[in-house]
Amino acid sequence: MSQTVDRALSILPLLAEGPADLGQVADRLGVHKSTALRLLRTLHEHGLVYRQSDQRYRLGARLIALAQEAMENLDIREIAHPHLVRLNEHCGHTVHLAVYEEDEVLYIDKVESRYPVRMYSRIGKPVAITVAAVAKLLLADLSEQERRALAEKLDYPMYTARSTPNPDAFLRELAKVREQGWATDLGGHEESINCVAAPIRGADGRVVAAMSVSAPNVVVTADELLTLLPLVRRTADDISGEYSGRNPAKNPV
Amino acid sequence: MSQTVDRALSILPLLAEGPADLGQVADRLGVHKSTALRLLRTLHEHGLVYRQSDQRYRLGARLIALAQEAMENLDIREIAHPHLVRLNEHCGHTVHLAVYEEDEVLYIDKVESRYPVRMYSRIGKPVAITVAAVAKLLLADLSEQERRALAEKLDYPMYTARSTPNPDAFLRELAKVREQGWATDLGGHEESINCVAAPIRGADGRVVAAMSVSAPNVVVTADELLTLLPLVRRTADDISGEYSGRNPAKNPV
DNA sequence: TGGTGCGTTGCAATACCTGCAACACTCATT
DNA sequence: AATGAGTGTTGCAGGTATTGCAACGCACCA
Repeated sequence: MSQTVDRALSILPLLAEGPADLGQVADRLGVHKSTALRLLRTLHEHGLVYRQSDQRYRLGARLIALAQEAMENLDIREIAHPHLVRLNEHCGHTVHLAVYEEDEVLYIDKVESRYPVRMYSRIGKPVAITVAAVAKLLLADLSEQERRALAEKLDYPMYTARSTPNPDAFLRELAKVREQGWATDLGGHEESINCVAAPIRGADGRVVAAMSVSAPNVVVTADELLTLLPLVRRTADDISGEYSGRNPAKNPV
Repeated sequence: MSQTVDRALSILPLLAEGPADLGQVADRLGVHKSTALRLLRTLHEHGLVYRQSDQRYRLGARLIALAQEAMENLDIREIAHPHLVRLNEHCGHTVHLAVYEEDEVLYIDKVESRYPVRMYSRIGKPVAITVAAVAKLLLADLSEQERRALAEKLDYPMYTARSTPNPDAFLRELAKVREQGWATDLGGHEESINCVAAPIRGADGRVVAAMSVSAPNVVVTADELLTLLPLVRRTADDISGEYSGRNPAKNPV
């Protein structure tokens, strides 16, 4: 691990919180201003940070472009997208696609609800890993050691009274999800929002992604949402089949 | 500029082209394998690169999350979004929002067309800077020296017969756009797609962003699209007003 | 069994990074 | 107008952190 690079990269999450000037960056890195300046200059040359008119630094445009390319390289996304759209056209609710990577679960695709009430979420945003239905599916597929290790490491914020409270409860939930092959989040993240989710598997049976349908109570009750479960699972299986090369696409574009 | 950081950051665009193994990265950087390994490890620790199961490296999830936060910090996007949605609801076509930064113009928001025929574009993707209507508006606002310098620096790919062919033509087009306060792209990027665009200005009158409406010939002719110009300009002006704090939001969420 | 192609590790040499101190500049304040 | 505080910036000497090498471990294949 390279100290210089390590410091430089530490600047990025720092700037993600908002613009900062040279002094602030230097302080938070714990280095001299001149050192911070040179690191920032290097980041600037690569377009990862931008210097706005008030001289402060913020994250740059190339970072966004890079992330864009990163997502285009995720072929699961390309394959799944039309299926997600079709599911949304059928049920009208918000549809998400998520993957697991290095202790994080994040949304990589989303089709917005066609109801006026929408839920907040953004592609690229890490999800609430201890409560989200897609997170449960992705983590349930890890080995038991990995699950235990991760469960201990996590925080368990009580978003609502029904949030997963601690590692034990989380591990039990993962075991259940692993068993049944699907997952729900019934008001564990936001009081009035429910989700049902199903796993997408690669050729070797490992879970490579998970998809979910989310809707607020004011639109459908949890019970009504659960009636969609068979459809969600079928859609996930279709994507699995196409991803692992078993089935060709039904509606090639 | 720090050599170590410079090398490390050079890995990112390289991996954006697709996954690569250690040897490939070392070769393209022109350094020893062990050096490349240590740089990759540092990038890995920060989540910017991910090591997939076949040991090859690709861009990591945190990069996507960072870019997400970068976009959320762009307040022009937050302000403009509801206006873009409303414009889309009215006319049904694809609506884009773009900004200029360091010789690049890129889309930072998009509302999809409600017609079945959609155009390809992605948030975060740099736009075809010599032909896109939004690019013309953003560049037209630069000082004359900046415009000349940039015009010389650019490439002028002939996407179609109507693409801007050279610096002189581009500078003339920018002068015209600067004069009239709006811009078009009539088949300059893709033969059958037309756009009309209008500038969004900050309190000091400088152009901070540009928005456009795009539609393929098969849906509306160029002339029909131009009838939307007043509406597009009005929307852009509304956003300008709100951004510069002159008008409060009309429909606060 | 031996060979090839990977990724990985310890080490010595030195290139590169660091922090310092002085400078340039803007902006308030007097 | 002059002073001062707060920025960001530059050159430099010292020494740390980075580099490339060479050797090793390992998987795969012949």
